[in-house]
Amino acid sequence: MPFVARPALEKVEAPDFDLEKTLNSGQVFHWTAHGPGFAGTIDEIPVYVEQRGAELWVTPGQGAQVRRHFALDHPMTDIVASFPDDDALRAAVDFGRGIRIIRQPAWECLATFLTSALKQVPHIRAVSLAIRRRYGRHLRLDDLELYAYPRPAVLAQASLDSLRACKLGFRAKNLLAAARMVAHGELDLDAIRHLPLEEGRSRLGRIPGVGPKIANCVLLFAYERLEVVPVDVWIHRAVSQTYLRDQKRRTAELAVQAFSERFFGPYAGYAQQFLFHHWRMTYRKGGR
DNA sequence: CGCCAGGCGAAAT
DNA sequence: ATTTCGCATGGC
Repeated sequence: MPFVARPALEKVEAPDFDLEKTLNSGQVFHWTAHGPGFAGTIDEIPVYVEQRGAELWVTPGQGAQVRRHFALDHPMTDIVASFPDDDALRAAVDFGRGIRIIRQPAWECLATFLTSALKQVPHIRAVSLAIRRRYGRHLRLDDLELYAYPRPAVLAQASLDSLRACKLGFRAKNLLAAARMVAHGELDLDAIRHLPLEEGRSRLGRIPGVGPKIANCVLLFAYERLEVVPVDVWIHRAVSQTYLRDQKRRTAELAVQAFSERFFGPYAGYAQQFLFHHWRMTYRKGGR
């Protein structure tokens, strides 16, 4: 068998970063393990990333993209130092050390979380990959076949039935409506980046299927509003059982959000991410 | 079989 | 102004 040389990879310094944890922390759902690394897309660029200690070795020419996408410039020491000092959060930060809140393309992030309602992470992943394969631009990277997330204009012309074939269930009509809003110029995703937080929340909330939780996911994972706390079932459990034990009744999601964004401070979104990952990995059924 | 999943929106209180 | 239910699908 002839020896086929792998193309050289480009080195990126990545101190205090953990690629595997970051990709499995419920932010992004399309990367797949490939050899010692992972293959995926950053917007419409196919990329291979492999971690060796405190370095990433990536597809040549994509070092700057990778560095930006995985937010390797986030000041993690300052972020952790800004948190309240308590056992639960310290344990979560220790458990999740190396996780970054990555900078996702806005449409891809919005569309993916639109399909996340009442689904488990592996299901979101399966749906995301099915949509990419069916509608996304085909990208080749050496021997790898990758697919970009389809642009709004493409999904806007999809039929409801073909979307449903991707196991979207009741979420299909919301994805279609959102794609049409963006494609028809009724929703300007670029404009939201520069809006005040509450205005951004309200704009996103006009999209059918986008309530407070999904709006907050998009604000945190795509618009880098690191002070925002999306409240899902795990964060609700973690925060209410850790910090709101004296409450007699179940605290409403919006109240948990308000408490968390005040209590955890300017990087509350990061605190949320550490708690989410720790609780999900610790308490999920059959958890590793 | 029953229960739950990185929720939302309409209906009922 | 809040609480309760239905919604598709799949894994345990």
